[in-house]
Amino acid sequence: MRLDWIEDIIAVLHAGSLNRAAESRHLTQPAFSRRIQSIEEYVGVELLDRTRKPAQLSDAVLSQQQKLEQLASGLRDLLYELRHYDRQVKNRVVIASQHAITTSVAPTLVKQIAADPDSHIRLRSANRSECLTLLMTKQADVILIYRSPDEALPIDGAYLDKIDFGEELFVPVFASHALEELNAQYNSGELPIITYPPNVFLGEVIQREILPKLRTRLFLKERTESALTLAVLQLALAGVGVAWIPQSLAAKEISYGNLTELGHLFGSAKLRIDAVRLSGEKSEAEQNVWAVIGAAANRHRVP
Amino acid sequence: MRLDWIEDIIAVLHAGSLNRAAESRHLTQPAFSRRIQSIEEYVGVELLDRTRKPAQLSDAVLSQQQKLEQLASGLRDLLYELRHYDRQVKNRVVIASQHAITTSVAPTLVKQIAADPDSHIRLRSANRSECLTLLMTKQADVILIYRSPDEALPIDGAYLDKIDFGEELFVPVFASHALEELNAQYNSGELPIITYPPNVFLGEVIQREILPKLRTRLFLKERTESALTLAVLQLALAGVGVAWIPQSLAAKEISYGNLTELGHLFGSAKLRIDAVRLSGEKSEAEQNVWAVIGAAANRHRVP
DNA sequence: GCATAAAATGCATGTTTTGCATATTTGAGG
DNA sequence: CCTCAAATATGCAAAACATGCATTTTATGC
Repeated sequence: MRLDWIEDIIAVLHAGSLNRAAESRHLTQPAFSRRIQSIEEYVGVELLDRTRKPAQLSDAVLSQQQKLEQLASGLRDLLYELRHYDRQVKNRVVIASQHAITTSVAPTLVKQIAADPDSHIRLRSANRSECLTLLMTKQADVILIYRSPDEALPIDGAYLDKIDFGEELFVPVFASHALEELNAQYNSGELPIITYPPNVFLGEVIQREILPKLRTRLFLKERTESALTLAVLQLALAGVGVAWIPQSLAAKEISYGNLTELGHLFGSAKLRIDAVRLSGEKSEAEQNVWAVIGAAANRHRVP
Repeated sequence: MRLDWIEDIIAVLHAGSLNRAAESRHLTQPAFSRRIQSIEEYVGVELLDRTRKPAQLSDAVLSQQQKLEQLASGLRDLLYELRHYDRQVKNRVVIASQHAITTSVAPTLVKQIAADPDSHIRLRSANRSECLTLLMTKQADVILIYRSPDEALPIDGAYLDKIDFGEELFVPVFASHALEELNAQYNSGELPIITYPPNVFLGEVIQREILPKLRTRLFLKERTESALTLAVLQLALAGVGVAWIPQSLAAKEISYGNLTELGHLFGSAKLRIDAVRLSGEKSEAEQNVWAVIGAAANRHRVP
C-alpha cells in the first residue's frame, strides 16, 4: 500500500467520479483509471462499482474512509517528522488544535511561546475528535478544543490536566454588500445559511443551540456546508448565506466593513476553549508551554 | 511513502544491518541497498549513517520507531479490512487483547461468542499500549488487558465501560528435564531467568513485584528476554531459565510433566484482566459480546 | 434507439526495480 | 599501518511499471 494510492482513493471519495479525481490528482483520465486498477489488483478486491457510470466506490472502501484519512495524515506526519528532525527535538512541543482555533486563538499563543528562543513548537490542525486521538496516542502534547459551556469534556479523569482558556463567541455574519438581498429573503420568512456538517463538533453545536430557535420563525435554506471555518468565512464573504464564525476570526472583516454581524437577529453561541494535556512528567519545554497557556488564559479571561 | 518502505526500515531496525535486513525482506543485498537509497531520495533525508560499518539508522528514524510500527500495522489492517469486507460487517466486533491474553483467555471467550452464528468477531493481538490506542481510535470495540491489582487503569472516566474479568496468576516455571542443573545453580546462589523487556507491561510487573525480592537472596542471571509470552514459554521449555508465564498457558505443559511450577520458591504475580470499551450507543452484536464477556467474567470470578 | 459523458484499452515511450557480477569502504587484528 | 573479511555500493542489462495520446467500449438520460 502506498500513500499515493490512499490519496487517490480519497480523491475519488471526494470527487465522486474518476474523471474529476484524475484531475485533482494531476493525472490524465486513462492514467488514473489504470492506477485504480493497479490498486485493485494489489488489494485483490474490486474497489469500484463499474456497473454505474459515475463509478461508485464499494461499500468496503466507504466503510474505511475514516481509516484512510487517518493513515494518510499519519504517513504525511511521518514524513514531516523524518524531514524536520534535528537537534532541537528535546525541547519541542506538539500542539494540536481544532481548525477554527488554529486560525483564531492559536497564532497569538504560539507567538507568545516562541518568545522563548529555545522553544520549538509544532502546531497541528485537526478536527475535534482527531485532536483527542492525537492527545491519547501521545502524538500531541497539548490540545486546544472547544467545549459547550454546559458540557463536560468527553474524556475526563485524574490523568488529564486542563486549563480553561476562556470563551469564544460564534457570531452570525453576512456579506455587507448583499445585505439587501438578505433582507428581502428575511422579510419573506426565509434565511439562507451556511452550516458545518453535523458530524463535526461545530456542526453539532450550531444544530443544537442556534438553529432550533430560528426554525420556529424562519424557513432555513441550507445553502452549503463546509467543515473548515475558513472556507465558511469565505462563503459568508461571498454572500452565499449567513454563517456562524468565531468572533475573533470575523473581527477584521467586520471592521473593514466587508461583513456585518447579525447576532442580535439570529443569536450567537458561546463556546469555551480548553487546553488539555495528559498529566505526568513533563519536559522543561512542555512545562513552559503550559505556563504560557495558563498566563494567556488569565489575561483572556479577565474581561 | 509505501508500506513496503516502512517495512524495509523496520527490518533494518530489527536486523541491525542492511545485509540481514535484505535477507529478511527476501531481496538481494544490492537491491535492498538501492531500495533504502530510493527511500532516502524520496524522503529527502539521509536515513542511514554510512560512516560506520554495520550501517546505523539515524536518530530521526529511531525517534519514529513507534510511529513506523503503528503505521505499518494500520496499513496492514486497512488491507485486511478491504479484503474481508462483506455483508456481515454490521454484526462484527473487533476485540483487541494483549498478546499473552490472546493465547490464554481470549480463545475460550471467542468460542463462546461464536456460539451465536450471527456474530463475527475479529481478534487482534497487540501490546498493552497498542490495545489502548486501538480502543481510543475506535479500531477496536473491546479490549482485554492486564492490570496490577493495586493499580488503576491508565485511562479512566465516565466514557469507559469496564468489566473486571478476573484474575490471572503468573507463575515461575522451568523445564522439568533440566531441574537438576537449575538446582545446582540455585544452591550456589544463582538463578537464570527469562524476562520480558522492561518497556512492555509484563516486564514492568515482573521487575516491580517479583525480582526485587529475589535479588535479596539470589544473583539473577538474565539469560534472554522476549516480549512474546509464547516465545518465553518455549525458552522455559528449552531450559534456558526460569520464566513467569500465565498459569492457564503453562497448565498443559505442566500436566504433561514438561514444565515444573516453582511458585513456592520464587513467587508468583497476580494480574487482573479488564475488559474495556468506550461507552455509548452499541450495536446488537456489540451488546451481545459485552454480555458474553460479563457472563464469562462471573463464572471466572466465582472460584 | 441515440447522443453524451464516463471509463477502459492499445500502443509507444520513458522510468523504476531487480539480480548478477564486481568494486569500494570500514573496522578488527596483527 | 597493513591486511583481510564483512558490509555496503555501483555498473549493467533485463524485466516490470507508469504515463500520455488516440481510440474504443459502456452506461445513462432523453
